[in-house]
Amino acid sequence: MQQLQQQHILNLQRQGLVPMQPTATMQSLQQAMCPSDLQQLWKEVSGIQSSEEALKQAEGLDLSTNSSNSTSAFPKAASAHIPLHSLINGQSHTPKRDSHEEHVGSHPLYGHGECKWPGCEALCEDMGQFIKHLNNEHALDDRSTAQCRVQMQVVQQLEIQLAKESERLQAMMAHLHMRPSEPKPFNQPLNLASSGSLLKRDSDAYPEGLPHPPTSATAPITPLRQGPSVISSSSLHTHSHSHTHGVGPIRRRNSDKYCTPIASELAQNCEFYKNADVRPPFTYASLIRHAILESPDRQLTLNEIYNWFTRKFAYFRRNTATWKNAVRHNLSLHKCFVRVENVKGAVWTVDEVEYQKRRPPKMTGSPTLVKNMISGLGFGSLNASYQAALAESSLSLLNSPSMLSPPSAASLNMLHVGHDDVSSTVEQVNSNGSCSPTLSPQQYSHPVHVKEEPTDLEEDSRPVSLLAGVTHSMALPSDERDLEEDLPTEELE
DNA sequence: ATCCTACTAAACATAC
DNA sequence: GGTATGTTTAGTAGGA
Repeated sequence: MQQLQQQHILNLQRQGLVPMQPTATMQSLQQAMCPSDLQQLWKEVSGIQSSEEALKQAEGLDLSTNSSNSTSAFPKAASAHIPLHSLINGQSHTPKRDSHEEHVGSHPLYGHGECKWPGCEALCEDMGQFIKHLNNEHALDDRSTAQCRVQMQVVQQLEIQLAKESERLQAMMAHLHMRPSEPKPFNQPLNLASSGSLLKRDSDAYPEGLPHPPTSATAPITPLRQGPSVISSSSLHTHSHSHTHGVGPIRRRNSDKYCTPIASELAQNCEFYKNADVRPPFTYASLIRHAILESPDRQLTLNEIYNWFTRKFAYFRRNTATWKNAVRHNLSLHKCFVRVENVKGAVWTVDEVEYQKRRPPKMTGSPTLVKNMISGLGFGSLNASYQAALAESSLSLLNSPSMLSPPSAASLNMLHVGHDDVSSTVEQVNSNGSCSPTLSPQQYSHPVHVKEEPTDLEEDSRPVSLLAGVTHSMALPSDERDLEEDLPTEELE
């Protein structure tokens, strides 16, 4: 009996289906199951369970072999090409299709005149004989239970593998600038639906800082991001900035006004930026702000900002002199960055109001532009940045709990264009990345808690706005009324 | 053509 | 003096 089980496991291992951890596997084999467990087990193994459920289960399962890593426990190249029918128990399992067909009026464990119980292959002339065989040979006992467990593991591994292969496929498509459903021009920003982060947003089609592909201005955009790219397409448009790709200076063509929702972008692609020597498509100011807001106290020393840059972006591990100087320059230059004296030294904080103020005039007041947007999928005529902003706005609204149903929200969101800082709005909503701490809207607009009382408050409004200005519900000065007017809710209804 | 923004580079000041 | 930090200016480039 044990031999049979081991043989089965060995078969799986040979094909890379079960991690080469015989100890763990055998533990599970020897682990007895109660009959109630078996019922569930049968359901799962026999395919009654939906794929989603199986996936969920697989995700929730503590698979010791590949618990946290992003790489498969299997040899990828091999596992990707294993025919399904050969995956299960080596040779005895027929393709899923057959199983499904036979399920109707027959038995999933019976097909082609033989028992499909793993490792059995007993020939049965008809269903009656098979049932008899099933009851005799595969009754509820330790062996069957153990085999069931093994089979369950196989299924789970396959589910995991499927998810990973799907993810890989998405990444490949992203790299090749493809769209899942419809082929688009090479330059088209992609909105891939991926299994992992499906409904999170893709950031900008063309994040700031990276030159837009020639066709971007007329490229249609999906008002509602269908799904994220594993890696933002912008990062992959190397052809458009080849001379600066990854190294050297780069002129940011997109101003920060239409800035990418950096939080979501980083959340989506943090691993990418962490490892790839690709310049992040954000302005220094955006990055600095994000770094500061991401910190627990909403304040960072210069050195901590440096560390954040190097920690988050492989690109900034090089060219130290350049970007550090730029960081310092930005900190000093922009009013939105407030230096606060501390006991231990100086920390930098973000004045959200100033950050908003420095944004250029919005499109809100431009009837023509608004008209274009309303006039229907006039997205094509919009600047890509605006398109991206559009999409971001839509997404931010959709993410809002009080939002409308997607279609109406989508159409209404068209009005919400030109928010001078789409990023700020969206960032607050979408900053739920896995790599960086989640920043809720409240968190983003959370007042800065200075560790020590500032000793030298600036003469201007900075200190005041530092505390009061970071809350969106605050009373704004008259000259900032337009910011308030851009609140989605007001434009929606 | 002009203005604005972002980026880079550099000089300079200050504190440790 | 060296380094880190902070400020300011100048020049460049692209978009509006």
